[in-house]
Amino acid sequence: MDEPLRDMRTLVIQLRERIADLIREQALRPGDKLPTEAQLTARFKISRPALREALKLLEQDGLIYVEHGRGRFVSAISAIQIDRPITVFESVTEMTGHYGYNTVNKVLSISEEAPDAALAKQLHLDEGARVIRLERLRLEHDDPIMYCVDYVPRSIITARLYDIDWSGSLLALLDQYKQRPRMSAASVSAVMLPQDVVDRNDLRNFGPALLITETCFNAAGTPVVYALDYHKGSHFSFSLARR
Amino acid sequence: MDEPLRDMRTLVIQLRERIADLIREQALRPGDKLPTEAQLTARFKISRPALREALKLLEQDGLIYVEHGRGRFVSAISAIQIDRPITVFESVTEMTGHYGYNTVNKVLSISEEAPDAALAKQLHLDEGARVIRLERLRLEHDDPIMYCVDYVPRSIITARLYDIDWSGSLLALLDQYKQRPRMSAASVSAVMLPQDVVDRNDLRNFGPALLITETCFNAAGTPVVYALDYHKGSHFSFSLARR
DNA sequence: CGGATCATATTTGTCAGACAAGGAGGATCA
DNA sequence: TGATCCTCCTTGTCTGACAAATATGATCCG
Repeated sequence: MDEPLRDMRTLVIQLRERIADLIREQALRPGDKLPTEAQLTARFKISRPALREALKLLEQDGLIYVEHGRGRFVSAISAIQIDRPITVFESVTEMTGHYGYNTVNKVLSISEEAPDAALAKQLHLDEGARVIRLERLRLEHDDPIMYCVDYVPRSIITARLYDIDWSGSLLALLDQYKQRPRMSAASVSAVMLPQDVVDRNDLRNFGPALLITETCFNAAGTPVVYALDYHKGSHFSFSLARR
Repeated sequence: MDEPLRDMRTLVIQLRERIADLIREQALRPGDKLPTEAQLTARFKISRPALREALKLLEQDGLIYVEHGRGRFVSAISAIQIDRPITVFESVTEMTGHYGYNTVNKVLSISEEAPDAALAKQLHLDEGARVIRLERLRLEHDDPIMYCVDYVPRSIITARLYDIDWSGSLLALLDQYKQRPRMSAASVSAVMLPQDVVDRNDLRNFGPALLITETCFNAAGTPVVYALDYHKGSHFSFSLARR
């Protein structure tokens, strides 16, 4: 029924995909039993070790679970697919766009300064290194829905500060310098906006904010941005799967 | 140097942990080479298939990557390992304990009621099904740091409401009925406590709250709890990796 | 006939050994 | 000196086997 699979990716990766497809196609529901290892090896014409590696991956994904001596079963998480979880790294611009917002960036301030100790540690900066501090407001129909502060090591940006349009995507800018962030370590909390920010920008009605503090890393694992993003509580909620 | 590993969990799961430990202990940095499969099988006294399954898991985690013919290497993400990410499902009791809090539960109300349409949908309830509504406050040294509302399908709990000590762990209770939650679909936002809750419980100084709304599922994929957890903003912040 | 017990089959967990395929580095040869 | 080839190392895949947990049905006994 199914031809054996052969292309350039490793067998195991192909297998994982094929088995996930199988679950979808056959509309297997949580609790349903998967074919046994023997049946799957016969079906895909592959060896048991390769199959087991693929199944382990699906198990780690939470798509299936296993009971020794009984078999493998479709697990619950297959039913709770989150459309755009917060755990997927994306730029703020992409994120707001996904929420249906079409925001305009307003640069509040741009400056070069010496990092404090905590920041220098986050960005792995040497003694005497400097950072660019970018403070922005994101407006939806002139209504502020995000307040953002970004810190970028000065050494990354070779251009002069005032030759750059800072109202665009920071990710796109870093991409030009081959420093596109790929992943981040983030922490989430609920706060009120700092009082001075409220005063300076007339944000008395901003209300509670979801603060995401994250250190972003490029593909090589070097930190390239430290960001504080205050999301207006009434406008944002992030989804994720826990298991 | 290392004794072989034996306990009740499957070998592969133990192995994954041991190898992750190895990376930490030896302070391997992104790009560093891992021991070869041959060295690891010798070290841990396990077979190659078992080892490979474990390595595949770490690869999927993004902790390591592999190059055919060259070896396995530590990847960038290993640098941003989050100790206890929010994406790991655990009970509120476990979570607060991890934060160093030793909270006392105070039951505000317990009742049986008819779910509204949204709730019935979240819990996959049939027409006419009823739910238990549990409203609690978590106190740290008499200071409220969480306000929680849980909804559980009435059909799960066979005992009479007032025969149960609701101040304990809800997870432990559900476990007794073989309905232990294993995973959840959650959403995170920043809010103020509802006004009536503030008034009734004297919570004027609670400040902004991190609200986690989640539907919890048992191993079979059936929803068993719908929970609203308001975390006092000044006391909680959750970490996660994004990639 | 009913229920408990036991033997057997099924299914996953683990192991051993082998060969294929890709990559790296040194030896060889022009 | 430089290019080529060979060999070794490492990961990818396969085969076959046995152990351990579970399910099933037969058997035995009251």
